[in-house]
Amino acid sequence: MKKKITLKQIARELDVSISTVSKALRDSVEISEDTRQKVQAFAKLYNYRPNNIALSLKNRKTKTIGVIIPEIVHHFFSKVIRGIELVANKRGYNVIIGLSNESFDKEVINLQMLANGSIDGFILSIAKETLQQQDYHHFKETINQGMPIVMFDRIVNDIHCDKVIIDDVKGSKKAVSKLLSNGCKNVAIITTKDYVSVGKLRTQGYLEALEDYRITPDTDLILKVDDELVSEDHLESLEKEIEGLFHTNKNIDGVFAVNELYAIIAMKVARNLGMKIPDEIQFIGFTDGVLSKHATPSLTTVNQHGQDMGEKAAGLLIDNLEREAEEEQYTTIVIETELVERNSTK
Amino acid sequence: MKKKITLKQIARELDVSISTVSKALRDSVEISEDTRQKVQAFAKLYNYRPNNIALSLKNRKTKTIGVIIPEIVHHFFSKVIRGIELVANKRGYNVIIGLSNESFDKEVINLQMLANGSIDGFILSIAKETLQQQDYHHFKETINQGMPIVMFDRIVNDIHCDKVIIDDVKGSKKAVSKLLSNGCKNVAIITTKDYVSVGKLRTQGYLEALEDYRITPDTDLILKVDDELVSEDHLESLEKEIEGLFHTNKNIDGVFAVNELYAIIAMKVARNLGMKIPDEIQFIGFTDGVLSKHATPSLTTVNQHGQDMGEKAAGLLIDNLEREAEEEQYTTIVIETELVERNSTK
DNA sequence: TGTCAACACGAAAACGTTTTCGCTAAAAAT
DNA sequence: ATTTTTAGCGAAAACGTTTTCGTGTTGACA
Repeated sequence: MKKKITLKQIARELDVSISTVSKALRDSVEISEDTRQKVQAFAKLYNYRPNNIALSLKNRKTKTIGVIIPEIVHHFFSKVIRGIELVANKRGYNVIIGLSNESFDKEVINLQMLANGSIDGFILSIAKETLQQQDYHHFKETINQGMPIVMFDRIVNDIHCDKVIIDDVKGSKKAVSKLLSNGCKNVAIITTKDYVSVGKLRTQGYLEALEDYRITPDTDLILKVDDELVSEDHLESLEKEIEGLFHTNKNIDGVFAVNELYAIIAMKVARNLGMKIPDEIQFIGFTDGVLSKHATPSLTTVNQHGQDMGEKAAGLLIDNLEREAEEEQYTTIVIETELVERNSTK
Repeated sequence: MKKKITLKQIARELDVSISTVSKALRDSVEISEDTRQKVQAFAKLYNYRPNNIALSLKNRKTKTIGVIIPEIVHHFFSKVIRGIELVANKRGYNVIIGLSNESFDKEVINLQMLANGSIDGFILSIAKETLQQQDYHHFKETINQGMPIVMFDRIVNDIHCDKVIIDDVKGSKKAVSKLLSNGCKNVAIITTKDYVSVGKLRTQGYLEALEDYRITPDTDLILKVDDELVSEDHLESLEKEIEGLFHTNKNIDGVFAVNELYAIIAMKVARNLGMKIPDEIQFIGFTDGVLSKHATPSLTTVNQHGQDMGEKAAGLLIDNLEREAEEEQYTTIVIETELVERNSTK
């Protein structure tokens, strides 16, 4: 086992100084053709590679970006990561990930662990618990220390940083309008409690679409699911809730759900109740994932372009990192959503 | 914007030496109660945190583990990552990820990028292209340089390192036996080309199960799918192939697929052909993911316990990193698979 | 008064780089 | 023959830590 070789060792071996070795390897004109070749040959032989940590320390940048997401076993988030990784690597950066597991504490810890020099900047999406507690001091502090942050998807407005979001209102409006223009008269929405920013916005889009069609919203048709229900195996209670929705509102002929899973489960409940999809009832879900594509019937969805979001976020961050001037000009990129029509709608 | 503060700055500000500050912060007995309090108060005020990079350089370890996986938008791999992240964080390590995208070159590049001091050890699953080319010199070199590697799932036997695998043969044998004991007489398998190690092993398990039941394997019932087919939207041709399988073998009453997607698609084709699941034909897929759980009918699967694999892998690696002695004793952990029975089998 | 611990602190090395500056010797210019 | 230039190389600082090894000052004790 030959340990990694260092400049010092090469220098000693070749009986020159460390500086000479360093310069020779970087093809400096200061070094004679002779020694340059000698050093380079030796370095290649021993497979020399400069130590990244030493470089990071010297240059005071790590060429690494930290990503903190609430959950990784999740189609959307893993797509975002893929996007981030893609452009990060292309531009010579590594990606280090932290999972908050939707917990405030873990988010704070992750932020602190990485902010101590390990990375050059953050890309993150806020944990639910954090959104609920509305405590954002850790983000502010991090930014204050000169560490740039790019937020995506789950953001909060009063934090000053770059952001990549989709137009949730517009996206869900598009979806609900589709249902309405397809002839649905009684469209229900399955959404989350309001503290989840995207849930709230998507509910708003639902309401706006109804307004466009001059339909008075019926609160009975708005099902706000408590998120605890979805954690692991409480899915049955979610089913029960949706069943209740269908029972008390026999006339529902369209359902818009703020995520894929809610939509799939709703479809399942409807099917079990003997409703024909899409003839008697139509479904659209937010977020396009594997489930939608391979469900039966396949689910019409609002595609968030997760990978694109990741790419854009990484682009913003790296641009910021490599910008000379210190203009504190923050951008918010809005990614267009796209309605992916499948067989759950007419 | 107050930049991160260093020991040197604290020292200058308090008019003591750097060493004093360092010791004071670490509660050294060398330092008087007075100065200790003074320094600690100042440090807290300015929110001092030791620079990780400097520590890494000094200690010659980064407390970071590198993970290289072929793909992240993938239920199994993201579960593994979650497991890795879980125990890594618990034991004070960070996780940095690289995606090979199933490409040999990207795998090599990732390995090299991270091996230069950025991390203390690797956890990885081999890219398909690498398996195909059977070129493993980059792994060997990395290990040779003293960088430990733990391989999981897609491994190769003649590399000397820790491994975490499942017993693919046993797992698929279990699945196929289930089909046979459920009364299936003609069980088909949908598998991959042989260079994918797990595909090969799962095929072997299939054959062994048949043998146990004294059934002569029928090559017509073995469909080896070329992986190119599955990349993105070539799914239709996969459907066609499966359709062909059913057409030329009208008597198929059981299907075992080496992954979730193949199984789901096969079910879809069968349903379109008017077969009743599970009455006329039963299905089992390898790898338990979201699709299986929420498909209709829900799919019986062989659960690989991805998160568990990740946890075990991280445990192995960190144990190795923190072990004093240099005993080159490599372990292979075999994770038990579990048959998750759902509605696609009787 | 002189010796010795105990106490409190600082200097410096080390981790592995890159880079600035200086130095020496030879070559060129005067 | 003397000065200037230039080529080729090395010393040292810097990045931010931790830690070992001094070193000076005190107080106690003989």
